[in-house]
Amino acid sequence: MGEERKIPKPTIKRLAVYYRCLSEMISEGKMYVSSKELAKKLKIKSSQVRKDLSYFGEFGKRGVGYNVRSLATELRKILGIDRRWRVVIVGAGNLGRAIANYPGLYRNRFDVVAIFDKDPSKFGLVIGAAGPVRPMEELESVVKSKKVEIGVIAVPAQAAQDVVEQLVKAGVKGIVNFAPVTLHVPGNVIVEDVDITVLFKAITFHLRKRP
Amino acid sequence: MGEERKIPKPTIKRLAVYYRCLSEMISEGKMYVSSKELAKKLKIKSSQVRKDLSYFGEFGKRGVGYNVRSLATELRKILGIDRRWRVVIVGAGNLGRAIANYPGLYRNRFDVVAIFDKDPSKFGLVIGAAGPVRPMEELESVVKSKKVEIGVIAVPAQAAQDVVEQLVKAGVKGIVNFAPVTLHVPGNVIVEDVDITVLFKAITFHLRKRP
DNA sequence: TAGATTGTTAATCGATTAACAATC
DNA sequence: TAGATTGTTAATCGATTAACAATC
Repeated sequence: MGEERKIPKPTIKRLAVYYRCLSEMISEGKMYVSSKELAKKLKIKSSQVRKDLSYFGEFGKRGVGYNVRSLATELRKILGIDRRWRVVIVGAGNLGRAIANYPGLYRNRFDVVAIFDKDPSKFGLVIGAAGPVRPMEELESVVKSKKVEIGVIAVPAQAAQDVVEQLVKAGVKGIVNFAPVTLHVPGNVIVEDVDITVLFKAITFHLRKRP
Repeated sequence: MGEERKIPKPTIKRLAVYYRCLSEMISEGKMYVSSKELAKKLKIKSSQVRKDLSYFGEFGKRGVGYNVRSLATELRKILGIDRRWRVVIVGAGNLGRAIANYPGLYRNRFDVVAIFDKDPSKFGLVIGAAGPVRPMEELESVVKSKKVEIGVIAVPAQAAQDVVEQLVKAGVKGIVNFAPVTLHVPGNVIVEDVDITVLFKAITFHLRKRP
């Protein structure tokens, strides 16, 4: 058995945030950055930055900091975005179309290669690079032929579990779920949930009962 | 000083998820639910459910479970959604418009009362109940006159900090941030961040280097 | 060299879970 | 009553932070 140090889950998302920050710095022409600087920008502790990176190797120079470009390159490898990934979106409502058109995805190496809906009145409508809205019947064949790895759920809650099963059957291994339900998937499939209304409630929890 | 038990941050989001689950059960006509049932549905431990609720009171009946409707009522109070909240959206691109039209917000007691953009070609375009896209110049007066408590940032990263400052100046106390930047706000303002590309990278982190 | 900053250890802090007496 | 399930305590587990020797 390979001894594998366990990575805290929050670390993974912070690595993605470090990467975002480094990308900015690259475009500003910055050459080196210290854990202290990075931490300040992200409102965390510098020891947190160093610890997060230490799970994966030694990337800095003592007394100097981190080379911005080479740390960005390392983070791309760690996060798996040293190559492009193919994505399909299920649900061509407002949210599905917004995600299909979100420029941040392409820039961060995610290619939305198709979008699906069950509503025939939407079929054929072209959604940016994702192409025409396709019927659900084509999901499996498109996922397989285009070697799609990631699916996005942008359908109403009651349709979500059914869609997930179709995605999993077609061979998708990662799912970004915008539907307000807890999905059931096989153990080898990774799910990230975003429930927009939950975010709002986390805010009102703190704002409630103020003057 | 009032002795106040500290609430774990993850607890707050789980409460919102319990509420979501209970809402479903209400519409299914279910009268009682146990922590075990709720836990199973959400893929967590039943002791987690009970502990989360215990921070706020005793809501169950031993041997029986929780009354679905009354627990939902309690959670509404805890989460602050025993009344409606007013929201403005800044940025009338694909994402801003999708959020303005998201039916889950209205259903969960959030009213999107206005939407803003800096692009004059969008002014006047009507976005559902949010009404016409308005110029940024109107932000402060609308927030004040409509007593808006929550702002949504749906603008590009480089514009986000500036927008935040306008929202805070106008009196907004909670912000849902979709822009890929870390915002700087006064201590009394609550921010919830969602970076969509970070979610995708959390997935590729796990999928990287598989066959 | 002197100053700065890393990588890592150990301590602390925070969150989850098991276990069980209380009680419906 | 017997069976079920709560509310809570204490133990465990996981994540963050301070501190500092190593070293650029």
